[in-house]
Amino acid sequence: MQTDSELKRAVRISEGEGGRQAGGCSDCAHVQSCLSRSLAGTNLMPIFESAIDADHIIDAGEPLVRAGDNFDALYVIKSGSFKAIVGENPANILGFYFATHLVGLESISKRKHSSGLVALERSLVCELNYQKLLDLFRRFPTVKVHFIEAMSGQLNESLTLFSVIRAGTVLQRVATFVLYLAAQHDRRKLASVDIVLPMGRTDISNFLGISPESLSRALTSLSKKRLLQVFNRRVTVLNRDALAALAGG
Amino acid sequence: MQTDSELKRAVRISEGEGGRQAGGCSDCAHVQSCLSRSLAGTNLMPIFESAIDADHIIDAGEPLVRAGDNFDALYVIKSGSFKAIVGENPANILGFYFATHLVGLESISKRKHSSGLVALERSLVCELNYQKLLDLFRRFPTVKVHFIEAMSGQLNESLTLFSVIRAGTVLQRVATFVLYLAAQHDRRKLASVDIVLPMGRTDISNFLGISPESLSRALTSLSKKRLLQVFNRRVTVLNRDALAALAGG
DNA sequence: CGCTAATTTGAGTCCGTTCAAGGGCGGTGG
DNA sequence: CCACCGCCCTTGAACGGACTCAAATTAGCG
Repeated sequence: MQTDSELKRAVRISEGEGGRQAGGCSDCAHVQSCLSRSLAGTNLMPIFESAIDADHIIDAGEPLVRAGDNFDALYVIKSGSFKAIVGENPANILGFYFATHLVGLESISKRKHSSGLVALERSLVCELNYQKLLDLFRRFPTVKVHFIEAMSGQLNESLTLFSVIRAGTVLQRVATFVLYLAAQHDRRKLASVDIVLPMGRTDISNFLGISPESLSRALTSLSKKRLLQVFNRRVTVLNRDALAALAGG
Repeated sequence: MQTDSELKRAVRISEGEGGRQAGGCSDCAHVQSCLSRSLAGTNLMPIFESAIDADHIIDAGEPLVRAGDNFDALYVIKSGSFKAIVGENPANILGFYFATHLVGLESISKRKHSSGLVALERSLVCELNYQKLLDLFRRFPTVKVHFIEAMSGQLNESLTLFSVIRAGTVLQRVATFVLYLAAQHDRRKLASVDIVLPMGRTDISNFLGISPESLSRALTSLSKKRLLQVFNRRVTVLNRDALAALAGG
């Protein structure tokens, strides 16, 4: 899911910073989709930046947060991707998060992280202290609105995925997942036909609640039906409408 | 799920009002768990009440909102219960909501209701205009914090249910559902041993992504194992720990 | 280039669904 | 008050899809 340009940017930004640095919103590739988007280009941006504690570089396989950690910050993914795991066994995957996503929202109410977040690839995140963020909401109502809409969007997305994955057949679940990834690409204004999966088959099958064998068979089945093309972790969508029809029915 | 006292209160409040009336927070049984809880008893309460447009009485089987409706208000369930359905076929149930729940959160970002809400029994809800609510957030930061925590809690709850229901066996799903209902009773400080289901078997099985026959068999199976007792829509939890062990493993 | 882990493929079994029929409860009308 | 009727829930039997177990192939990496 990580594009070359995003990766290049992440590496450039992180050069010689040793995994921790001050965040620079004006430089960020995602100002236009971030909570701060209504402040972009104005002289108010430095105030927003005061809520950002630091940027963090997380290597593939490393945790951003562990289940049970105290909650005190949210994170915006600047580049890369993460998987959310419940408990300590890596077998229960709750979801995946990509660039521009705001993560940690489900942990606000309990003041503890209910799930862990593990980087699927070398990733760059921007840390938003929750208390500072609440202060910002008072100063900038539009930021607060963006935040609420981000939460609402995630809730809606969870429920949408849930409705299919809960009851659908293996083929429906896999089709839904591919469409979900394509939608993520759309949201980032990237080509949504060619998708490079940042996660392994096991992660996907765990997320979908099916066995890795079933996932493998489903992918070859969809290939034979010319709905998509699979080469290792590269997925090419050949017939998006047919996939949608399959997922929806 | 509706207790006698809640029902009595709802009826008393709604007497002779023809299904629509001004909301009175000071009178409400749920002030202590509502968004307004930090304002309770103060002279600021009337300002909060200004965000409340009206109370609505919804008869069993009637919709509170339909999928596709424009979003402009959230609702607090004062008494009764609702099911959320996706699309127009009643076969896809996203979730259930009970007294004290705040509903409609997933529809904020799209300005349209992505799912319909149908009353499972005669219910009373309190309408919160979203724009007025946003104004209130500016005046009362604590109300805003409560709101954010409510959203976070729902997101967390969705993900928790999702993790089990997606991949678990029929027995695990049913055990999880019973525990979920018990937890709802706990949250409302009610006895969590005796549960009266406001919804039919079909609704439950749709929500859990299993067939009604499987649900029926699972319930008799759990009865035989002495984990619970079922009589029509009345469920008595006999061994909560064993249910939790079954759901978790 | 060899190792290890991940993915794919195959065969058999099991769980849950589907199809079909039998009860039980509540509502309605006589 | 009781009988009837319709709907929902339960129970049973057979089918089918997904899982499990096992092995081969491949990819990733030092």
